[in-house]
Amino acid sequence: MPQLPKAYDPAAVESALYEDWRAAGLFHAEPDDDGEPFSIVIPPPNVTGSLHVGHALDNTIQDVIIRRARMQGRNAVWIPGTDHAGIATQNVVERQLAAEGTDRHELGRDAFLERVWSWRETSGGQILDQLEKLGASADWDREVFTFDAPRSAAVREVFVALYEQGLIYRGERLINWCIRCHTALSDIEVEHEDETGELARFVYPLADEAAVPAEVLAAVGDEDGGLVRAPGGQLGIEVATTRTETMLGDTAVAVHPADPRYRTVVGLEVRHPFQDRTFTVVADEYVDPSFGSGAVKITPAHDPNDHAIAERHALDVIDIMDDTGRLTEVVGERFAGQDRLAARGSVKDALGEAGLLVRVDEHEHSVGHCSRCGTVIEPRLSLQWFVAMRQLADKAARAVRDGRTVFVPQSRTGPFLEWLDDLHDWCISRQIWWGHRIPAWYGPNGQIRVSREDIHEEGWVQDEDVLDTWFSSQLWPFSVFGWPERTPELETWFPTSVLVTGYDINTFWVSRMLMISLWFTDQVPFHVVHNHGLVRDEHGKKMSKSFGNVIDPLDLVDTYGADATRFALLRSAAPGADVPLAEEWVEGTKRFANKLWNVGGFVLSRLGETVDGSPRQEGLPPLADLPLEDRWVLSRLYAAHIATDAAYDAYDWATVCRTLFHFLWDEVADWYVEAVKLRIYGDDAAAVTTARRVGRFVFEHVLRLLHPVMPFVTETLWRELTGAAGGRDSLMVADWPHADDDWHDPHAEDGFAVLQDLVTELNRFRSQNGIAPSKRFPVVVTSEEPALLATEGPLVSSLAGLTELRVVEALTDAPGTTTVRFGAGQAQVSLAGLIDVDAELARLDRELARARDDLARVEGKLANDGFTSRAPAEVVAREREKRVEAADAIAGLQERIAALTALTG
RNA sequence: GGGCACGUAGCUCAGUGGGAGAGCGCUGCCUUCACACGGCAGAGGUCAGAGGUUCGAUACCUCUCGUGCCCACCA
Repeated sequence: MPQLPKAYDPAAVESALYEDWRAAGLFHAEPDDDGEPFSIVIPPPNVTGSLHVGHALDNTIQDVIIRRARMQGRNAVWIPGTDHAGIATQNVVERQLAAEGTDRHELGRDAFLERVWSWRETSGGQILDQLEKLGASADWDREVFTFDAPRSAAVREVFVALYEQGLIYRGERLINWCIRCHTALSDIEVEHEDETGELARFVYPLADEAAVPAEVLAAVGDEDGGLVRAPGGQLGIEVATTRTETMLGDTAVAVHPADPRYRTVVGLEVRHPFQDRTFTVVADEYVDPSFGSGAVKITPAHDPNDHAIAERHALDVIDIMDDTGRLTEVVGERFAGQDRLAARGSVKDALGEAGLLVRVDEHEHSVGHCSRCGTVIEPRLSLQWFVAMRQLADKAARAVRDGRTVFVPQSRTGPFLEWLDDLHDWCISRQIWWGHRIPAWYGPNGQIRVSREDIHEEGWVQDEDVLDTWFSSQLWPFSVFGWPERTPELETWFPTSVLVTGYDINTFWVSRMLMISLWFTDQVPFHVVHNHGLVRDEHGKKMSKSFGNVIDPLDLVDTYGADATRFALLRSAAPGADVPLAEEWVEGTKRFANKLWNVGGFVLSRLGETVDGSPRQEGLPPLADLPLEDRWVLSRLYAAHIATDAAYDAYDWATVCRTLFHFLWDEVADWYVEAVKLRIYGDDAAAVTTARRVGRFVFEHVLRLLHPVMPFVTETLWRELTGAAGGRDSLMVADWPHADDDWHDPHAEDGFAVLQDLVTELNRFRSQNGIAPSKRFPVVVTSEEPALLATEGPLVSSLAGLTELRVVEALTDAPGTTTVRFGAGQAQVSLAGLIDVDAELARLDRELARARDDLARVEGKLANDGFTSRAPAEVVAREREKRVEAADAIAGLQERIAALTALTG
């Protein structure tokens, strides 16, 4: 008799199976393979990355989808690859250089890039190896990189084409500057956080107090007066700021034109306290008169709003800091050279000394941080390259509104469209070295040429900057297939079928892929965007190193196996929700793998064809010939199949897992396996054969349905059961199963439910009376289903551990017996030597109380005229039935209590 | 400031206009011939709170409270 080890040991099978699949070429697809094309491109992980649970979830989902598509006979390909991740990667290598006591400038650009490439060769991309441990069935022969030659060619083409179309331009604008990364950032690379800071209120003194009209002077100090006296006595206008140091670059104070307090002040000159200059009070609609003093200091070089005001009023623009965030000499000797955050304090102190500081308040405001390094971002005026987004965004929005690309869950659509609607131009130039160099050359006389070919002419130099890393990522869905070449891969697999990603990069990446793909190919890049949730800890908290709640998926794979890890992630991945995960939950799913393993062990040893050497028979015997439990399990399989298939189609992984878990454990293992033992251990050869065929069939069907989620354990069992050697006979490429409508059999389900109910009630009776499971006893029943119970008596006896189940028309009121009620009747048990009567009496009392509650509830309902007259007839009828049942139950219980009481005397 | 989710058993979550569910945890019994990574039973919830619609609300509507997230150039 074939035997499996008692416990499933993932480590013993996973890597060998994976290598077997790979060696057989099962991960690889060609454009001219059979089947309808189906494609997924991986969201390319950064080469700096190592696998975290978010990747594990994202790639497990992709693997599930691609494995099922493959089984469904599609020409399915999953393209793997990595992202060069400009700033992130440069930072990693710069840190190494710093540890070596050098930096990139000392090394020089070419040597630095060489260094990054060599780092990438050796330790970049380990994340893809880690994906293999999870079972990822990506087509490794097709691995691509955002910075390899074909992808770089695509980048060059897109940049030049957009420039020629006037959608890429160079201009001086306010951008986000990271003083640590020394580069410009796009708006979405800035993360805003609410922080409590100091709001300093201070006074700009009037340059010429004599120029102030008398009535204004008279109002000073009044609540409605515009001008104030500073603590030091100077007359001036009060302003407020959280970035006090920016006052060193102020070139105006603005008030609202309709603000009566300042009507006469507009046009007056104020004096800069620390610099030898004055500037004007201007009127601008932007100012909110109800906020603070109603006057705003204007720093055109370091605030977007201020910059806009400056343009309207032709104000001077003074850039006060250098690339590293230190104040330059333009601010004056006193503050030059200070870091901008240090200057914040020293400027405040200086204002106090000058008697101009009115007061300092605590103030909640939001501060932008670099998404790469966390440094506080400084808005700066800077000459950069931009993409004009409006036309691209409109085209993308139209595609989404038309449903050419749909979001799953659908609730992500709204926020996405809103975001597209107010999109600003995209700053794409970065002042770093690692990335696609901007294909612009500057001539000796200031000319600019943007070119598909490098320019080597005398006097022409290429722009030093590189492109935002997302500029190349946005091309991914078509660049991976070789665009702009019209390759067979591109023709076959583009647009891709589905993009799987967390919703957190919808703006960074998904939006840009949609826009650029539609612009250049006139096609959406993917038909579906499946947004899964973000993996969090078991209390829904973000995983982070500082909380110490990070789970390493590779540890999980080592400890519990890839299947358990995958299942644990997926079972929590309900549509639209974040994904909580705790290590002990993975232990739970390992138990499920083990359960599956042991059911497999049973099927193999008791139901396998090799048990008696008879030839394997495919398919099922005629349904009409099958006993009740077989028809029941097939009907349940049908339901499980329909629910599972629908959930797969809906990207509802939690439901896929829940359905299969429940069917396999609660129905197949707990009931069907137990039920089938009656035949297996009996001596009816024909019944044994039938049981084997049906049992195997059902189990193999489950293996197929479960394979995309738990590829390793299902494949291992499949090979054991079918004798398949692997390769092309693998479960991985077996047909996706089909559920036959004929299996659906409500009659069998109802019938088996009667048996389940009776068995459960007898078990409860047993448990509550402390009757050992090994103790067998006879039972007499009366039931609405006498024929069913007569036929299935042996099955019930087998399941409930009875010596005999005898069906009678009516129970005789025999002394020394008790009655166990079940849904379809009553079972009578002789008590002699079986139970503790007092315990049974106590149990009956509890049951009686419950039955009385039931009756009261139903009667209350039926006493309600509204209910009886307005509720649907069948609902009322059901309640009437319940009333009868409850009354019967009470009567029955009372009789039994009386009988037992009489017995004890 | 705007928007969107969510609040069901100790924990994490399903669910439905008419009898409160699962997994884990907890309690009792059981080493029964697939499985102790197991089996059989059990305890535990005024389905956040208040109002409304309805014959009937955990479910639909409104509000309140709480939690989470996204967006936002609020000096």
